[in-house]
Amino acid sequence: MPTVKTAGRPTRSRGAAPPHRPSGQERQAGIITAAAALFATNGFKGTTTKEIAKSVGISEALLFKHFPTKRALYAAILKEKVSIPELLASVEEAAKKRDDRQVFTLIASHRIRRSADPTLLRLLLFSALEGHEISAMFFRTQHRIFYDFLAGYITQRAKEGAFRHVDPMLAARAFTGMLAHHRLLHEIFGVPAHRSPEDSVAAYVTLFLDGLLTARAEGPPSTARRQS
Amino acid sequence: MPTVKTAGRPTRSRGAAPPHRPSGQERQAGIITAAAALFATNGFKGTTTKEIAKSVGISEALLFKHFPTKRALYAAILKEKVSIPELLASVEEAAKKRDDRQVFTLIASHRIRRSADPTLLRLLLFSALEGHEISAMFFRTQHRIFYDFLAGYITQRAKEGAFRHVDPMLAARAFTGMLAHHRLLHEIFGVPAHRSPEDSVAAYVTLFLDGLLTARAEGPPSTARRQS
DNA sequence: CACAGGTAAGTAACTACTCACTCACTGGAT
DNA sequence: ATCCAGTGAGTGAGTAGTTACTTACCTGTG
Repeated sequence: MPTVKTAGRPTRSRGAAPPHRPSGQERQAGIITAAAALFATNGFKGTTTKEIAKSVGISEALLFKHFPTKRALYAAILKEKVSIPELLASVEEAAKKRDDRQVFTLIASHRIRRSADPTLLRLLLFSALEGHEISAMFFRTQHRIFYDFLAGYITQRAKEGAFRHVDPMLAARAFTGMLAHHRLLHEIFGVPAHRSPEDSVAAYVTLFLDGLLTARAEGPPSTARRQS
Repeated sequence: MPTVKTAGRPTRSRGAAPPHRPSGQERQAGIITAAAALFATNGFKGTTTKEIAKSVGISEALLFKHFPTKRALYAAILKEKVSIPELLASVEEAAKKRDDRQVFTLIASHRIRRSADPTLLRLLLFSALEGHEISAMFFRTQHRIFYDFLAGYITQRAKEGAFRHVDPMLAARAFTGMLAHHRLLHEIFGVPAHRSPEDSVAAYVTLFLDGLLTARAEGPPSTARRQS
């Protein structure tokens, strides 16, 4: 019953530049990039495969040649995005030197500024809210390392008498909580920043660290920026 | 062309208890309650009007008699849920007495324990992520009052010499940030709590307040619980 | 020619929302 | 007491559009 179909790409008009047909891997990377942006702004259910295909500049059919389902694509994105970065190495170095300010500054700086990819937070929140298993796993494994390290450091420094005694895990979460809330306010709720990221980092570190130190340096009183 | 339709409620069999047909207002309240729970767990796009109707126990048609669109229902929910409670009054009383610990404890307690409705956080996050105007407005108006009050108090106490000098707005956000993060971890990411809510409140208050006080009470060193 | 890369045109299921209709109950006029 | 128009609460059966995913096909290049 169906009449003759004329599908496939249209015959390219002569003289046009060769369009560099990308390899499968390049395509996949392109799809992931484009899809991540869409998922981050609209969520999983709020993003259609049609939109993704259009945003990449391909047909939906090709999309499904690369990823068997929409969910598989989503999982691939989360897997790629989620990685505890080179942060821990440099922090551990500062920790060995007992450079408290540096330890906290590195962490704060990483959380506030370097979180390079602004879509990650949204992506993560969406996936957590929408109940994808991956995000829970992410928080339990990847993030736990982070908290545990900080909690361990605080415990150690308290033993050494440099920090006063507090619940270390709670303090670790409190510190990262401050920073997470900072990003949440700005990136999700659109509250305007009233100071530069560097200033914010320094202020958070001073606020928290000076509250923790037993011997408190009564330096310049107001808004803090000891050294860069 | 359509044949005879037999619609309407089925004739009740004799002897059954009178089913108390609710008034319009009661119905609306029922719809809002049921829909709020669904929106909170699945998000706006993840919730269908069919589900809502089924959950209330009515037909979709009746749903649309009460709320012209799905979005209107959602807006009604947010409008109803969002209200800055009696918190500020009691906090202001404590503030007048300069009872620092009480001020921070009231706030922390409200944020961690009393946030009565566990769906509100999810609802709010969803609406923020999905970009509904209401949530941005909520944070800019309702929450601003909150931050401003706390920032004002910190400023005042710093002037009086009781608190050390910090950026007050940043400190206010840092404190609420710790608490927000706490709820986020438990309610959204499912991280298990390692102490009771009361203990958490006391610990957060001690952690933060003792970091802020100029004259620091070197009381019992470890996990804090000064008084109930 | 083989084949990876690509597509137009489906399809079945679902979505928000509508339509045309039926009840059960009210408060007079008879 | 009984009729009866009016009304608010309620519904089954749509509809037009969208969604994730499939099928059957095409084509330039090593």
